[in-house]
Amino acid sequence: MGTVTKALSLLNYFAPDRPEIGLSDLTRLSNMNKATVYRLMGELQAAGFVEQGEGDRAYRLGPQVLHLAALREASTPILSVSRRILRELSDETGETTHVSLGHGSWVQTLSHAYSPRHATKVTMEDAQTVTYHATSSGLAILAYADPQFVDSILSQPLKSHTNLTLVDPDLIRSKLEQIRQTGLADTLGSFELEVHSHAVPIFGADHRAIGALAVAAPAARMTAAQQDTIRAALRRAGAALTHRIGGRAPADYPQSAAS
Amino acid sequence: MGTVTKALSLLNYFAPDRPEIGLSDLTRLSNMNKATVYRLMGELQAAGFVEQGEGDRAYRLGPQVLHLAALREASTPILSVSRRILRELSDETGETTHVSLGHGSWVQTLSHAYSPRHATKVTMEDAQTVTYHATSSGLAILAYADPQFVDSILSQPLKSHTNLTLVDPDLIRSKLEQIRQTGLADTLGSFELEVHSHAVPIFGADHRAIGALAVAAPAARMTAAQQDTIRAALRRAGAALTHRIGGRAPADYPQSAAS
DNA sequence: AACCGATGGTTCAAATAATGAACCGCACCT
DNA sequence: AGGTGCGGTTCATTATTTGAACCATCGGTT
Repeated sequence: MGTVTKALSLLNYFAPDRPEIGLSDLTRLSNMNKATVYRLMGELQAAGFVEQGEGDRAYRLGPQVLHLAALREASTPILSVSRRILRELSDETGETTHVSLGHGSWVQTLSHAYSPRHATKVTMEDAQTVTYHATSSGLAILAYADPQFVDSILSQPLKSHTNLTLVDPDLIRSKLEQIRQTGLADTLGSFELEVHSHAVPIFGADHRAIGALAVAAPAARMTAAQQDTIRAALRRAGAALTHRIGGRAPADYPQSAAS
Repeated sequence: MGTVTKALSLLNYFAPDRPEIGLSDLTRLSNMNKATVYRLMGELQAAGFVEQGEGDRAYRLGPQVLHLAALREASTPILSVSRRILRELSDETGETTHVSLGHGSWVQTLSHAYSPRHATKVTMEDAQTVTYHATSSGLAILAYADPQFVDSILSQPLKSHTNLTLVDPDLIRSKLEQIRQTGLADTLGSFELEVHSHAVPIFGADHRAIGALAVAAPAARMTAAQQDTIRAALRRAGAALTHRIGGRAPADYPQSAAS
């Protein structure tokens, strides 16, 4: 493990529920030597990736990450494009929507939108890190990922988030096959109970799935008619997002519902 | 210079007009050994900070920067808050507006908004890296920065972007003093000719200026009345932004126009 | 006021990782 | 065919990273 990788891995301990981390905490979390963490964080700080609070000297993510994100958005806009698409999709379906990107062995949610239509809704936080196997977004990505990548994900221990989570690799593989039939993934309560989630993959310029667009609704509201609405809207929105970011679906991707 | 710093410095060669860089180009730009660049970029790629294009294998910024930005936004929202404020400020003034953050010896623009009111307007790109001494945003930040930081900026060679750019440190220091009188900076043609730019500093929780909010207008349109409008709107918007991000202006910051 | 257990920060010999000149195969030009 | 530039690789040399132990300081407890 190179020094750079080690330093950058420290950034992964930041999370929505842990936005600030002190030196000692970070040392424990990372199982590194305190002096090492101190020096690495010093370098990350000098580069603007983290900054230190005045009072407790805890580290938090720095302004450089905003700059780099703005820079990436300037050449390959995903966030700005998806914001509008999420908004429309939420309005159309009346439910909570979100986009995620696959990154290593995790799926990271980037942005979300709510609908004001219903008082009860699925609530979300941006920048959540979730699993592939338990989420509709993750499964949608896996269904169109390299077989060897799927192998690497499914060969790790799979966490059972709820008692409905699929954790048997064979069952998951057959689920992926089903998803490829329709081009659309859905999970019922496999990440959070009472949540019925639908997702379509988002493709990059190289025809590979880079992320997913999803609609999450309370299971109680999910009638057959509502599912049809969501599926149709999601297909359209997914195609639009893939297109707007300069991506292209693979040739075998179903254009509409498989019969 | 540590290995981590070296690796992270490679990211600084990405710019709006250079979103993709090949290995050889990056080697030349950075004056490092090709093998070193190759290995460092490999580590950055494994961490998701950069990704490689399929065809020419050129590097571009990766999805991890979006994740980290979303993460920072979740705890300290600046982008999302400033977007609304920029929108309103553009509508109110009829001109182009933008926010920037000071970072090291440079000022980086994060986001901007246009007004549809006039056919001619100042155009901008996000994620531009500009100088402190030639921009109203940079001067607004400097006016409320640590004296020793000001020294470090003004002791470097100062580029003359136009023949109106202030490059004499003493002149700049007296300009900073003027800015502190009113709490508002303005430059006329010092970064780009024919552009009249106004800016107010944005403060963090520690009372230090972390960035600036600015209005840029064609000089031809800048009447005294229009300046009054802009100054008043900018003051209000700056105070709102500082407040919304949990920041606080220093005690001596002028609340309204100095008499 | 002495103690305790934290915290952030520092040291320096030993261990390890980074470095760079040269090289390879390849594609695209003349 | 020969030249040029590209991404990628090798390996002995070199310089950096590492980590156990240490220090100063803070806040709570006895």
